[in-house]
Amino acid sequence: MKRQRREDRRVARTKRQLRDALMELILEKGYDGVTIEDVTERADLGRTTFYLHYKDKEELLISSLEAVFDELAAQIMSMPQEWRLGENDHGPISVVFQHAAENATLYRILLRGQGSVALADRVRDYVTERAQVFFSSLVAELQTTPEIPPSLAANYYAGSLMSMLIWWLENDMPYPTQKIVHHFRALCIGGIASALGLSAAQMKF
Amino acid sequence: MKRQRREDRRVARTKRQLRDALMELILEKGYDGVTIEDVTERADLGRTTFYLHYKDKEELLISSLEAVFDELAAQIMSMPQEWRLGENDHGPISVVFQHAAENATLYRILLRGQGSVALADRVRDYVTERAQVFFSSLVAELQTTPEIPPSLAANYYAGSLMSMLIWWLENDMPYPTQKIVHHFRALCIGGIASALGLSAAQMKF
Amino acid sequence: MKRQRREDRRVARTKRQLRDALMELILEKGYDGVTIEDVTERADLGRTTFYLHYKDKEELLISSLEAVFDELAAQIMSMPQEWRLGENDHGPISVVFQHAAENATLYRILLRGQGSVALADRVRDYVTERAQVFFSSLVAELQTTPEIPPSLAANYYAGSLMSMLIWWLENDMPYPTQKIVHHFRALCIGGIASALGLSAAQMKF
Amino acid sequence: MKRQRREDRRVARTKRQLRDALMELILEKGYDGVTIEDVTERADLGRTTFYLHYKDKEELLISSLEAVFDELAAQIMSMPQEWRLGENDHGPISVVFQHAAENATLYRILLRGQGSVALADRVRDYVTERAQVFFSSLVAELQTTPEIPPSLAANYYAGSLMSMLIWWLENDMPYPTQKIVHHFRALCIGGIASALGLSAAQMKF
DNA sequence: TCCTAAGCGAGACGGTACGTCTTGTCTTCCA
DNA sequence: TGGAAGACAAGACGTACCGTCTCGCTTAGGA
Repeated sequence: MKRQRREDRRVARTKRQLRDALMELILEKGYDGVTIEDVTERADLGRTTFYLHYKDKEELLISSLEAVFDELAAQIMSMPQEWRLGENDHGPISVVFQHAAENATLYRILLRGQGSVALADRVRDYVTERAQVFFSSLVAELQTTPEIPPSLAANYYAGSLMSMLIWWLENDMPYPTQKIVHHFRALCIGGIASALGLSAAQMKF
Repeated sequence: MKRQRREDRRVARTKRQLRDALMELILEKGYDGVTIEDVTERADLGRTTFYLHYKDKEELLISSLEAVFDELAAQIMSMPQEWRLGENDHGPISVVFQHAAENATLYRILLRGQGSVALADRVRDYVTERAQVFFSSLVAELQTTPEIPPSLAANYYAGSLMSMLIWWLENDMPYPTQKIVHHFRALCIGGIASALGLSAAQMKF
Repeated sequence: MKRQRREDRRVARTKRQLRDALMELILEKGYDGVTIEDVTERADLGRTTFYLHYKDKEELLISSLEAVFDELAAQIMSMPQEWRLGENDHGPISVVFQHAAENATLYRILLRGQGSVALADRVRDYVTERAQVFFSSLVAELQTTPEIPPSLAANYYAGSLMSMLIWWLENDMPYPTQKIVHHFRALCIGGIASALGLSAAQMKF
Repeated sequence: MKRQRREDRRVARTKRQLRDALMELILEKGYDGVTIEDVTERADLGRTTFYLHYKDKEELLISSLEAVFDELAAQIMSMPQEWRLGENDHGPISVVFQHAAENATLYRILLRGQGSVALADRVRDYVTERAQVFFSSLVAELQTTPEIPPSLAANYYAGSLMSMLIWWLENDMPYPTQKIVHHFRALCIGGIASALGLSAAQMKF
């Protein structure tokens, strides 16, 4: 049993090496330019070993990103409830922009198509889904009559957020986090709120 | 000179065959799954001939898309000036959604990452640029004091437009063109106008 | 180490398959007409595998011939010292003609230019070198004063031997081995011996 | 008719350009390394033009060599009858060695396999044939009883001559023409004469 | 002087082989 | 059992020649 645990630890180490190598290499030459052999070589592992743990370069990428974003998700999940609504310096959006600023190169690659065939899409879908849950519950709770389905609003929201991030990162973050978050909210929240049938006072997000 | 023309025609025909074949095949198996040999075989040409005209699959793709979008650009360019401002059934945005509806499968591929490494980005950049020119001239003409640079507004606009298109197409166009255009404007125009310092009456776009 | 041995065996088998396939195919369509894919297909191997072991068709050819001629060299090397001098039924020349008769088709290809760019030359050079060593030691041992350098005599000897072989093979071996060897010696040995300054009694080769 | 002649002249000029270009290029990179496009480019002609006159690189080569060797043949044919027998400074063999010395680079390529697949063989066959006619007539005239067929003697003679030429050229002609011719005769004539049943006094060749 | 046929250039095209690269599978061994 | 090493098949890639073809220009002769 102990041995089992040791082996697990060893496997975990190998996987981490692979993930780290992939990340480094993506930053250096873009996802498509990275070869599986590149990865294993950088990770000081045999090429066969890769196939022992992952089916694809894609699969490794997913698993690698989960590692990065689990951190972000944990931050957001663990913050006090009252920070999560309205505009403030600790809200989820601020955290996201902050996280993006800290991992600028990675985000630049992910949000542009460089990541992988459908990586940016995957991120978009994830954000959309979270926003949709939020919007739906908001509508349900306040019993408004939205002009557009929450799924559309959520999709719009996700698209807006991502273009904003792209612009900010590709122009080398010309505003501080708080400022760009403020602009983002100014640009999209009014439209979304009124489309969802919310009054000005109810735009608490 | 005559000969030049004949050769041109022959080459043009060959290129068209290649472009058509590529498009068909992308729709069938997605860009990455298409082989150069697939293309030439479908086009009834020798594989070598491909390299006579294009360096890459990428290069052929670009050239193919130019053909498709030249048509769209021509439509927009040739429409009466008064249609280009304000909300109406013939405005540029309507034309774009209309064009997307007519080429739904193609757009789905382009806007998602399926197209190619950075194809959606290319489209985004183009739309952004056009919007930026428009916003800049608007600001200059009306002498407003925008809170955000036109480049940011343009980027936001392009991102919004594209997410809207994606949602519409991926949900099988649940609204008629006019309706979705109306929603799009409702969602984003207010925010952009106020960020650019325009009054409600000046939101003629 | 054991593993080394096993892998070696596998590789050796693959190489042998390739060599055999090449030989068969050369006999069928001549060296230049044989494609690498022909070889690998005949050998039931993937084309890539070829390049794992050989750089060229040329390189495979060389390696193949070494296999064939190592056998011949072994025969000559292992024969009793007294057979190696003078005219007799077991001498080196007899062995060579015998070997040629047994591998007639192969020799026909090698000695004519069909083999490869400079294959016959390679054989010639080898024979020349061996002869030169022999002639030089003969001259040194007997302290004769040759009229021509041993290198010339050796070259002449090699050329004579090879034309004799060609004639014999291309005329479908009209004489038995002993007879043609006798003729060969009759034609060239007198001239060489006197050119090297040897007396009739010293012509022991 | 006159026109015919002019066109012929033009064609002849084109052919000569092609032949010259081929020769130059063979000397530079060896026959196999020369491309048809190389030839036509060097000759300042279009690639198509090549195929107007020759089927192959091979065909052009043959035609080119005929041009070179026609000169040699003419020299030998036009010399006085008495020079053609016995050892003297003007005999056919001397002329051959002389010609080889004057075209050393070319000969080196031809005699080694560099020329083309079977070029050296072609030369050998030609020499063999000439020698065989000569030997046969000698035997008939003198009514000797040869131990070996004239065809074998001729083959042997041709092979000897060619190896001698190769050695001489590849060692940068260490002897003057007369000397090497003398050595050549010393090496092979005795053997041949006795094999053909000629007495010492009859060895007039 | 025109005109006309041949020589020729340009270059598109199909086809075949090449050598390289990457992927994924498999087998054998070692720690 | 995890991992290293590496042979192998499969298949796409981009390149290099080849030989064929079509088209149009040029030019020198004969009308």
